[in-house]
Amino acid sequence: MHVSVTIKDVAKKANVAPSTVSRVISDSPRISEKTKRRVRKVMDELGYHLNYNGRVLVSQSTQTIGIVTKVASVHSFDNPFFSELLRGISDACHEKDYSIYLTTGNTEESIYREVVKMVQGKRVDGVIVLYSREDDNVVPYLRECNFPFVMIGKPVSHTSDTMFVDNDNVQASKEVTDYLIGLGHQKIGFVGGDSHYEVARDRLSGFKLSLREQGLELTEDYLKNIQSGKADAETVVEELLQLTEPPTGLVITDDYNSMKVMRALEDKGIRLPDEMSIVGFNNTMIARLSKPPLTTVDTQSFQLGHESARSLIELLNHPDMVKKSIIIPTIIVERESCIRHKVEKSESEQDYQAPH
Amino acid sequence: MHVSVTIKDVAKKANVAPSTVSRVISDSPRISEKTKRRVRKVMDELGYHLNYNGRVLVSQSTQTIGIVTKVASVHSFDNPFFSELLRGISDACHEKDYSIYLTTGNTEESIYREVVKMVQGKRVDGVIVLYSREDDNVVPYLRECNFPFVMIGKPVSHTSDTMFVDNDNVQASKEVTDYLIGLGHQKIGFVGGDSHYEVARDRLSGFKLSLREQGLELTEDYLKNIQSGKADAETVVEELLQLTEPPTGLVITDDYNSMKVMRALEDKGIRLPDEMSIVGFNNTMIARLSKPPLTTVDTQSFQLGHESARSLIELLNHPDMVKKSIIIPTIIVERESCIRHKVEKSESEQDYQAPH
DNA sequence: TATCGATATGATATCGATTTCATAATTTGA
DNA sequence: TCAAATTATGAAATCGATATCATATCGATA
Repeated sequence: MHVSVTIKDVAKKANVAPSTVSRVISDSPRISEKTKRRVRKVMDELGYHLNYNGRVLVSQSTQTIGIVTKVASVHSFDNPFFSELLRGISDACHEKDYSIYLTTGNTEESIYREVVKMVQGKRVDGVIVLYSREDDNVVPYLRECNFPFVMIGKPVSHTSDTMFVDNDNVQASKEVTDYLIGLGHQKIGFVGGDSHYEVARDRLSGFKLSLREQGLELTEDYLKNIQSGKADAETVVEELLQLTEPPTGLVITDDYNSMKVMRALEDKGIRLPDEMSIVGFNNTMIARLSKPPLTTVDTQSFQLGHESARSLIELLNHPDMVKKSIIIPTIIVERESCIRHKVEKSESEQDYQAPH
Repeated sequence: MHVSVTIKDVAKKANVAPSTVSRVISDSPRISEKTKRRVRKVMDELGYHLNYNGRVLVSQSTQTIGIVTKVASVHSFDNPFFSELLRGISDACHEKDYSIYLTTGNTEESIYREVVKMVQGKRVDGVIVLYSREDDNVVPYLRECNFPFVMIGKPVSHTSDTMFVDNDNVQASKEVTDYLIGLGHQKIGFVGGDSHYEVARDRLSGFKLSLREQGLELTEDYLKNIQSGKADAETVVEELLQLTEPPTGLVITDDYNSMKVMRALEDKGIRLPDEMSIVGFNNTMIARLSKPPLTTVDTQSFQLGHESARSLIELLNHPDMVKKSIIIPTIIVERESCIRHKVEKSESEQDYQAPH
């Protein structure tokens, strides 16, 4: 490895003091153009490059932000939603010349330790927490030591004094349920994710809200969760199909899960979308490429990531700014996974609705 | 933000010298147990936590590794292959207590600048380059300044003195082409990615090798590329179908592209797998969830990432170690996107095939 | 010409840790 | 019991940069 040339080496060769070199680096107006030129020339000759660690130590600022996420959750590496978030964050960081530092832990405990290390070890200036979760200890920790952070998702508590970027998930979920109802579906199932996450609850309540407003009854049997370690898509599908009156439409809170459910349904011989309409969430690339292409709620994950990074950086530069929160609008993007429900002739006369 | 407590504060309160505290932190055997206990107690009371930047400055080691990737390539954020790589890297880093630093640039130029910043600015101890590309300037730069790095993919040059982790891509590609031929396909197309990448070339030559060995003729018209900014899946499919004798099987060098092609084919009314057999690469989650589920070459991307990080860390700890390279085996995972090709009666009677 | 005010640069302390060298305290051996 | 060897700790330099304060130089003004 090549030997580093420091500010002192430059200073010596250029016959100036280290402080002068430092000023040249920051292009201070207090140094004459003549000296600047000379010093810069020497820097070139010597191949000088600034060592960040030295600067970090005195400036107490790393110009890097930490990303906290959990493996094995919706917010995790193998979900394209995560990638989009990351891409948005990365993009914003690049704009502002910030760097990204990633947690690598697998368990709650190890993630917590890593966050402490990032924060106390002063490795990052601020943190973006990619989830909002009820029994989480990272956020309370950050709050306690008053460390700058932004979360993606609605905080479980302290909503007014924490910065967050989120969608209006209950509204989004309500709209998409309305959409299914508008298509004539009456028996609609809900397949959520891990209910420890705030986003899961919001989407569930949006779903319920829609049913209520539209005068449909809530069937507990239609409410399912896909949760790693507990219920997978196959189980959920099985349970749903075993019901005497299986749903004809499904609101599934994540594209990835939607895909899994679609495959499980087809394994059971259900034709899509004919026998089951499905809407997903996030509008990831899998929604575009699935078969049938998935109608989904675009949560604009790139924007979510982008805004969170922008806000955090703004907060870092203006520590006293008001802790605003940002709501990114959602859009239903219609593709081919939903069809108008065909009225069945059957027992009672629910059949005799007017055709549309 | 809370005020930091430093080693000096601890020293003062515990009535010892800063050097003693430092020794307690590193659990030096030269400090008596009694003193250690006392100092540790004070550290607890004061809520002391080590500041990494101070340590980094003297130890000249950051315990973090940089990841270099390009947005908008196979190796990019929106491809699940990338996520798997990242997961593998992250996992290995966590094991060894290393941290991850991510590049955020979009253009070749900005990525190059970021790498220089990482390297010269001493922000990372080593880097993993997630691609191997012909006209790349990052790798030559790293080589020139003798900075530790590992690449994923086969180096364009200097193969023997650079560490890399790769699959045997020509072999893998040959095998999977053999597989298609073994299924009775004679007219096989190849859909590659950006041909600037080494991996694309290797897979193409494996493909050609297979044809040659199996005594099939190479049809130039069957060789296509999906390349952002140039040809997309729709174009490729259109071109392929316009041929007087379209292929009956397709080797596509990435699952993601396979999916796109599959959708494009279906848009053209081609039934899958009946009218076109397809194999992909990487065995990402989209292969599992696609319809039909995709037969694909498992490149074991998690392992690829994992091994690259392990190797790099090993290199960092033993700078003089031999620059070994690691080849991760590939496995064809058969799913439902390929079927045995039904032998056609010659042109004239090809309609009179037996129904199946 | 003496003084003041810019302007340009240097000397030095500092950020928070580690490490080398020195020294004090304790134990060992003769 | 005293020198030698060991053990435990402290003082100070250091990593590479920045920032504060001091000083030298120069031109302008009275």
